[in-house]
Amino acid sequence: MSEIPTPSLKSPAAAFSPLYKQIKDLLVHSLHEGEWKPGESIPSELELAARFQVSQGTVRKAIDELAAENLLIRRQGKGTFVATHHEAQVRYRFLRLKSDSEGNAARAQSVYLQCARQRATQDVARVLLLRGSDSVIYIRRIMSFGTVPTVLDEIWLPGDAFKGLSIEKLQAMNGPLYGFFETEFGVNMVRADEKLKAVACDAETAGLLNVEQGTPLLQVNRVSYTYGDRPMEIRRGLYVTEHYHYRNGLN
Amino acid sequence: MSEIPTPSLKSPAAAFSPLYKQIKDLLVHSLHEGEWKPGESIPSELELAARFQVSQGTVRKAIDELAAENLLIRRQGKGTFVATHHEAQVRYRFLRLKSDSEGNAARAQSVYLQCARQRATQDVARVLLLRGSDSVIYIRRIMSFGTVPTVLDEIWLPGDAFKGLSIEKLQAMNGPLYGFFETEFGVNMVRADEKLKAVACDAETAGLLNVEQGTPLLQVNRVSYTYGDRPMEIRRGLYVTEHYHYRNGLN
DNA sequence: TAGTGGTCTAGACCACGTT
DNA sequence: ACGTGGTCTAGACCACTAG
Repeated sequence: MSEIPTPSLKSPAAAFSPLYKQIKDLLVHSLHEGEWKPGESIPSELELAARFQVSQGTVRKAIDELAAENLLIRRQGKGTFVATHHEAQVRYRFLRLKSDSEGNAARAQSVYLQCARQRATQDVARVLLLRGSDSVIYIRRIMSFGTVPTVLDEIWLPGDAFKGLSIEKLQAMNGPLYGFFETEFGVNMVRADEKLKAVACDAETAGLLNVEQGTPLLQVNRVSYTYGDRPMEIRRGLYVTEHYHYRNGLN
Repeated sequence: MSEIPTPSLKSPAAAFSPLYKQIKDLLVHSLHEGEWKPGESIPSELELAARFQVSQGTVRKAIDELAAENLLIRRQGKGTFVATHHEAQVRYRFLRLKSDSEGNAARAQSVYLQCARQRATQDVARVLLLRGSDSVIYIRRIMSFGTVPTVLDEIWLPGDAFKGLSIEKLQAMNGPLYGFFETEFGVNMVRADEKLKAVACDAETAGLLNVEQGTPLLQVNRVSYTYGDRPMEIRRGLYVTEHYHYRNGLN
């Protein structure tokens, strides 16, 4: 078998890449191209095995890893599906804020304050891999649980990938922002890195979140990535953690 | 094959447990019993396959999952080893605090303030699965990076499992606390859950961490577990996040 | 050279969901 | 009944480490 040869570059200490990794890369490429959209099913393991001229087991191992990374979701008896931010189970996948008491019964509700097109600052451009001349979209919003304002988010998006995004569309939308990005712009966030700090609430934020100036807030700086580790969003959140906490599992 | 029969209970909707899961449970049991100690190698896949009367592939799948959960570490050509908190790569595995600037060059140094035996409070007893009459060990310490005090930890341990722990031993020890727990008490922490909040520094803590009272601190409430999800530690940390942050990867 | 984990295959059968 | 993913097997060969 193995139509796909091990790496063509025969450099000394040639990088060895197992077949299933190559299959994995091909699958990620197809995902990024949009061959299968979020929520849809991908071809069956046997079909993919035939397409790539490998055994079912090899395809299986590739899919296993992609499922472990939450790019795909396996459903026994039904098929394998492209992960989406729309489904109930995984909505707000990246939001780790939980109520101290109950299991987060109160539904999140967002109010959008601002949506503007700007030149990328140096910091933003560097992280999003843009040039200084490129434009970014800047968004500001408040998330409330029940009626209590809890999170102030500032968001930066690369202008090219999110053409036509306006505050009207944001206000009309409901449900998770990442789901909206999927269906409206074909951008599926797959992974994110966060850096957390405790900071004091400044005067403007105090007004927006309805807390005293100086109140300790949890500052969450996030960079989100699509397929292939392409950075597509910067987000800075300020969380009021009086009745909520950020949960995290370590292993 | 399959000496180990599928579940003996034939209740309606009988719980189906695949062979490799059963093997996995047997391996975890052996780990908990201390058949193989942290840092040691476990038997080869073929040996285990012979022992359990299954194929190598089934053992492999069990080990794969345990490696993914960081209970075991695979090393090609050498063997499979019991994970330990001692090795350089994984030391301070559960400490997510990083320097804002460099890659955490400064070495962590701990000063132990207190180590006392107490009756378990109701909250502590509930989480550690103790009775109210059981004793717990309470520890307080300060961690510094370079010379800057950065973390104030309060720790509660079940008294039974940590008999003989004293402040002298803590002060004599260096390196990570979890490594010390391994070698001195045979308790290997494997997983932890954390809840984070931003809080204001109180007067006493201000003195200890050398910051102004009211400074925002990152409060990290952790519960750590050994093999088999047995809770073995409660830890409340207060982090000064002026020059450090808590990093987290989401997927 | 021998032993370990890592990859790949081919085929059988099971569990689940749909038709 | 059929098609999907899930489990299990047996065997071949590869890559890495060590003596």
